[in-house]
Amino acid sequence: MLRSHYIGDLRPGMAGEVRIAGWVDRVKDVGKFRFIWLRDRSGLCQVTVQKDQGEVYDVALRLGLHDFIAVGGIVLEKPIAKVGVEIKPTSIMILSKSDSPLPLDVSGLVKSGLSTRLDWRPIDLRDPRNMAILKIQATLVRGMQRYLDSNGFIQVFTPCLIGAGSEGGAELFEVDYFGRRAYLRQDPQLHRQLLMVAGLDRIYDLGPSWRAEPSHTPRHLCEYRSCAVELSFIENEKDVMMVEEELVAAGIKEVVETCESELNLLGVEVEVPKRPFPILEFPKVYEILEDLGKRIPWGEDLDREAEKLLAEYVKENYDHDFFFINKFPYRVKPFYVMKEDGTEWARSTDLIGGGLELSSGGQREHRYERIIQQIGEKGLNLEDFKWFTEHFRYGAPPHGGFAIGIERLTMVILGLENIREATPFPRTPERLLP
RNA sequence: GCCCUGGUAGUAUAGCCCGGUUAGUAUACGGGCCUGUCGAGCCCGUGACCCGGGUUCAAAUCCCGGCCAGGGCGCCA
Repeated sequence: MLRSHYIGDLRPGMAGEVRIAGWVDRVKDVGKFRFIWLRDRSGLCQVTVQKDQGEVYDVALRLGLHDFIAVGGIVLEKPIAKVGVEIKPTSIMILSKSDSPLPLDVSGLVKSGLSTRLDWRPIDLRDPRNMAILKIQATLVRGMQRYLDSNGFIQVFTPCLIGAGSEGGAELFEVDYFGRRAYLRQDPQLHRQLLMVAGLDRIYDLGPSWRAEPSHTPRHLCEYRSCAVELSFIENEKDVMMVEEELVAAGIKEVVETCESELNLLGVEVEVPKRPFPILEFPKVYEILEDLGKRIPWGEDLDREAEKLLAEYVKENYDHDFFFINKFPYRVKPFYVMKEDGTEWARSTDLIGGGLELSSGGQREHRYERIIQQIGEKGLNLEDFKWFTEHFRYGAPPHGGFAIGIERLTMVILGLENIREATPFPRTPERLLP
C-alpha cells in the first residue's frame, strides 16, 4: 500500500518512519518553511518542509491545492501546528497533479452553490463535512439493519423492473424491455406483500425507488432508497408502528453512539427519539387542525401546511420530533390498504419526522374478496392486478409494513436543508449526470 | 405540472429598478515582500455580464423565448 497509516491514526512521537498519502489541502510559505496540509478520509495533518531540505523542498515547491501526493517522514513528538499531527518529510511524491484553480471552492471561505457542488461532486465530497453526511447515513442504515437482522427479518431483493405500477399511477419511468413496456418501480410494495403470502413472515428490502414526478423541492429526488419492511401475523397496524419506531430509534442510536466526530463536524446534536412515538388519528386530526386554525374538509387528505402544523403541535404537546398519523381516510389511500371495518378510515399510517413525511405504511388487506372489492371501489381494472390478487386466493396471513425514505431520514436527523446533500449523486428532473 | 425569484471572472457576489465610465468586492490562481503558518498580513497582476431574438444611436441593465438554478404548491418517501 502507498501508506502505512491513515492520517487520522497518526500520533505525536510515533516511532519510525510513516508513509501517508492524500490530497493537498493547503500550501503556505512562511520564512524558511513550506507548510503543507494533507488530508485523507480519516483526517488532516501538516507536513512541514524546510528550505534546506534539498530535493524534498524542490518537490514541495511544485505542490498545488488538491494534488494527490504520498509522503514518507517522521512524526514530530510535539507538533507546533494547531491542525494536529506534524510530519517532517523525508520524501514527497506527486502521484497526480490537480488542475487549478479548482472548479468549486474548497477553502470553505466562499461556499459554492449546491448545483456547482453537485457538478463536481467527487471534489465536493473531499470536504470532510460533506463526506460526514454519507458516513452517518451508512451508520444509520447499519443500525437499522442490525435491528432488523436481530429481530427475525429476512433481507430480500425485490424487482426494480416491473410490468405494472402498484397503483396504475402515471408517475413511473418507462423502460423498453425487449420491445415490451416496463417500468421502474415506485415502491416494492406489492412484491413484499406477495412474500408475506409466501410465508417469509418478516422481511426487509433495502433498495431504490423512482418517481417520474418533476418536483422542484428540497425534499424530493427522482431516485431514492428506502428501507421497506413487511411483517405478518400482526393483530393490527399498531404492531407495524411498533416495529417502525423501534427501527428508527435503533438507527439513530447507532449514529449517536458511533458518529460523534462526524456529528461535531456538522455541528449537529442528535438525540435518540423516545418511545413510544405519539400517534394522531383521523378523524381527530381534523379537530386538532381546526383548533390550529386550519380547515381540512372531512375525508380529505392533509396538505403540506397541515403536516407542518401537526409537527409543531406534537413538538409543543409531546416534545417529540417524530410521530405517527394513523387512520387516514380510505378514499385517499390505495386499494391494498385495510379498512377499519364499517368505517371510512383506513389502517394507514404515516411517520412524520422533522415535519416531513418519512414513510407510509399500515396494515394491508389480506382477504381476497375484499381486495377484489376495493379494486372495484377505486375504479381500477381488475385485469391489471391479477398478477397480484390471484395469489391471495390461496391463504394469506394478516400483514402490514412500511417504507422509510433513507435520504429523507438522513436529512431530518441532520437538519439538512436539501435532500440532495444526503445522496452522493442525486437524480432530479434536470440532473442525470454525474 | 403550476407559481415566484434568479443566471455577472474558477468560486461567491455588487451593479440592473433609473440603458451610455477602465463592470466593483471577496476568494481561488500567477508574481513579489514579510513572517512557524494554521481563515496569517501587505503590494502587484491575470480573469466575467447563460444562449437566441427584439427595442434603441447605444443593452449586464428594458422586452420575448429557451435552457439552467433556488424556492413555494401539488404529489409523495
